[in-house]
Amino acid sequence: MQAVTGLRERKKSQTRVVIAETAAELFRRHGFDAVTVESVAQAAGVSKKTVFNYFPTKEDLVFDRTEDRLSGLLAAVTERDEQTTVLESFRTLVLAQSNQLSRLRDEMADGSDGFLDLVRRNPSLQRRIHEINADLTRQLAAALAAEAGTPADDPLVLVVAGTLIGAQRAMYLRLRELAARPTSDAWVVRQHRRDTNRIFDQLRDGLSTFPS
Amino acid sequence: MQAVTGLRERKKSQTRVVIAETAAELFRRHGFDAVTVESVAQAAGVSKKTVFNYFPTKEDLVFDRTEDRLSGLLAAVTERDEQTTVLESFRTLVLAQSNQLSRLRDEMADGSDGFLDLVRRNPSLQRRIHEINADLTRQLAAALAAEAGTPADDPLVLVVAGTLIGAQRAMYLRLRELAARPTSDAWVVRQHRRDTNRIFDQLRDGLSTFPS
DNA sequence: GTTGATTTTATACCGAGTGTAAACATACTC
DNA sequence: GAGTATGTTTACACTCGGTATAAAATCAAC
Repeated sequence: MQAVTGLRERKKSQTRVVIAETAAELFRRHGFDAVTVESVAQAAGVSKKTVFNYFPTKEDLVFDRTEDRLSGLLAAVTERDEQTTVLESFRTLVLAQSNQLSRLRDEMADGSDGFLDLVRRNPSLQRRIHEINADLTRQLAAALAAEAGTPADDPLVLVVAGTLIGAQRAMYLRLRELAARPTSDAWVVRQHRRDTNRIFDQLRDGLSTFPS
Repeated sequence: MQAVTGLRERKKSQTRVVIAETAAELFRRHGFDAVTVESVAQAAGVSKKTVFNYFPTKEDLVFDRTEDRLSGLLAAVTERDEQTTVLESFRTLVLAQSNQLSRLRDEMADGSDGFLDLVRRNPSLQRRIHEINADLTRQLAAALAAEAGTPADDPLVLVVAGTLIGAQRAMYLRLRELAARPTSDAWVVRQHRRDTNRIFDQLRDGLSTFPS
């Protein structure tokens, strides 16, 4: 993502947006499987090949805006202050998920269940999610390894990275589930905080007390 | 998997084996992508439809004998004795991976790198691996939840299950990597044990000392 | 053997994704 | 501003994974 200068660049990013939004709309209305790439192309006024030019697979049409997670993740490792451990930095990051609650509830308001419930029903999208998580894990592991001064393929670092990503993902899904319940925002936030702290306390104190 | 009684059943399991072995041989010789399902069918003397009858996807042709992992996994939770924690039970399980060393080195002896290096190069097989791991995680989480007396979707249990599976996988890949080095078996086993214990000690003592 | 249930096959089909070469649009040069 | 180089889109044909369907082959049972 660099500065969009010339006309050519402008048109390109514009085309990309048009395709992504057209696809999102069609998926939302008819479901992922019922929409062919060909139909997305037609609706976007573009050829099928062009769609695949911008999005290497059909699944990538869905996960267009997902890179944001990475920056926050890496920041939690690199931009924390001296006496904060990586674990506690992640606790803070995960706790902050509840800021998204109102957005989540808005998305779910129109019955379309917004996003993930469409994903959850689809095997290939599920696979893509796992792939993305694996990617994030690798990148986090690289950052952790740099931090710890260990080689990038140190198994310990990989496990820790996987655990942190896993915690983040688990609590995000949890938040979505809580958000779907007919309860007050305050209750959801409280419950989310409680679960998050349970997890991070357990990880802090070690797994020899599991199950407690 | 039930008792093979009549002629019909016998032929069925026989056909399945023929297909799986034919596919394995072709994949080993030409790579996963270069072999079409059609060609597997022809080489096995069967129609394409029949292949898909036994194996729902092409990837499943590769991961035919992978269910064994689950039983060991669940046994580590349910069949441990009183004073052994789940964590230590898993440590034992992972340490036992090194028993497979000679088999791994045999597989790698003929330059074909046996199995996983074929998998590692292929995105769709990678995805399938992640899917299988996610499945195992879910099932382990269910067992852990029963153990801990918590609901099956307890985020803490999910995170712990993910961590344990992650540790197992990381150390398995590590063992494969170590096995590929031109060093003595004893050294590989020692290194594998060292890394395993580093991970499980860290998980036992908690992540607040990470990076140490 | 005849009947009935399974399994396999041939065949036709759909949709994702790729290769290629031509048409088109933008950028650059004089 | 015409002409050329460069990048992008398009049409088209193709491969391959996977499904649907109905007929043919195989096995079980009487």
